[in-house]
Amino acid sequence: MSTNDDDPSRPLLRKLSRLNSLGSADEAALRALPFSTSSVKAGQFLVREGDTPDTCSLLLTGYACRHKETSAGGRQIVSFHMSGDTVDLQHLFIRTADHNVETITEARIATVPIKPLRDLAQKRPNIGEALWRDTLVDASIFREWVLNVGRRSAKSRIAHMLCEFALRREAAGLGPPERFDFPMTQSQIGDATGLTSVHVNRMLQELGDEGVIARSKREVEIIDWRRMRQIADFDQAYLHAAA
Amino acid sequence: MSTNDDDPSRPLLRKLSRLNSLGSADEAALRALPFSTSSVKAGQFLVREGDTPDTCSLLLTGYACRHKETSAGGRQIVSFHMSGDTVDLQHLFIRTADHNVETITEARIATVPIKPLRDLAQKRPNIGEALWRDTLVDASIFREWVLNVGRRSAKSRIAHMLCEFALRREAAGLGPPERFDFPMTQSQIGDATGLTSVHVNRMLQELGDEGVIARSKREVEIIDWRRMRQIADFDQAYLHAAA
DNA sequence: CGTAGGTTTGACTGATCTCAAGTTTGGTGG
DNA sequence: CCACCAAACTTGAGATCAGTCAAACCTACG
Repeated sequence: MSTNDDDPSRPLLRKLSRLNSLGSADEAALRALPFSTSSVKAGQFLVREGDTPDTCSLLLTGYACRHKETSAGGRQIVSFHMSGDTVDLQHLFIRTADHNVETITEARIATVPIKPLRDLAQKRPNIGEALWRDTLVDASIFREWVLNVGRRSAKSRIAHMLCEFALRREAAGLGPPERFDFPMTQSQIGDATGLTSVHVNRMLQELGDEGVIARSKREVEIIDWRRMRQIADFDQAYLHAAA
Repeated sequence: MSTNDDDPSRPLLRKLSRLNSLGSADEAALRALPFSTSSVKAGQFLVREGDTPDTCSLLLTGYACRHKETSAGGRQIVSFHMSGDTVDLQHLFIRTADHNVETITEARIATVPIKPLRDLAQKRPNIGEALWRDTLVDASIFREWVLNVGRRSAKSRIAHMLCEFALRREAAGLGPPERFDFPMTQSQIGDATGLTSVHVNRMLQELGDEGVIARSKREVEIIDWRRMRQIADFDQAYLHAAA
């Protein structure tokens, strides 16, 4: 299935190497995992709440998010994902999905059955540690999001989200943080920040009017990083150098 | 240090057994960990943001919370903890603390150096799996909190928090969920739900007026679980039977 | 070109915050 | 046992940030 230029192990190695130092035997073992790659369109669910997946997915290209809903239909995005991210690693040890995973853009993903991945994590402690640490960094990001949504103003929340996205993109090797393609709709930004799309629109305009960012179509430029960080109340420590 | 009736391994075994099935060798290994127990007053910090702890703490009795702050001083509690909870297990693999851990009541805690705990997690896969799963359930709770704070009404948020607290208390063996000692101040409830203490007060009164809960001093009774769940939009699936 | 999804704008509403003043509670020392 | 104090809780009035509803405008794409 996998062609040369979409070797699933490349982005995975890139990511895990940032989380723990791996030996060449570790790398070989990762490359030997039985990945199968596939393309998915934007808006496809990779996992649905209540599923009991027996594979884990790795995002090769494109963007995805995880989200859950209130019974009243309120939708909350709890994280964004990009190249190299293991989008549902928790299913290694948790049977039932407690949230959805959905692509935001079209994407290529690699899936691995849980069993060999689990075995690998056990047999090769360096890999196990990297994977565990990956889930811990995830958790740290969730904590920051609780703070973001709970205690920051609308403008600050949106700015914070943009800062995180920019830095994680850079760390994933997708380009500089000053200017980038921004795949989300304003309604998705709202779902991530606990706001309505209408208010997101107004806040983005204010950030533009203040000369902090510039937008064109689906592109964002961060013009003034200093003020951006300040408005966002952004301190990247919570990313634990995973970005 | 440890006397018989505050053997640190008891609540830990209780907790980990719910997360994975452990053999007697696993249990023995856990009991052999070099715990040291101590008492701490209410309001003490066990970990501060920026610390690089070399021990992990286990809560034996009492209550604690984890919280972080915006630079404007807004405080957000990101989780509550009780007997049996490993309050900072992420430091097994993450060097720098990204949030504070603080006692809410006086408490007894057991601490273990990271090194032997890490070794144990590796040498005894059942234990490693239980610990990893513990951090994954933590992460699931954070996700639910993002949803709670991001998309539910004030009353619903508070009700949700009470439901979670009641069930986790029960699972920890601290008594029935219908009526319990509630250790938090209204200001702490506000910090956990992203509200002000004034508004928390008004919402608690409404819940009381509607006959859903009753309060006396530091005690809460949940009179009508059905309506409570409904108001809270509460579905315990996200606790993954760890409660 | 027609259509659907996304963005923008305006007018109005309302949930929650702010500020400020009481009141109650629980603990402490005399 | 009482007097006092600080912390927690309660109440009210007014302000505000963000939501709602509704319409118009863009833009990508079949």
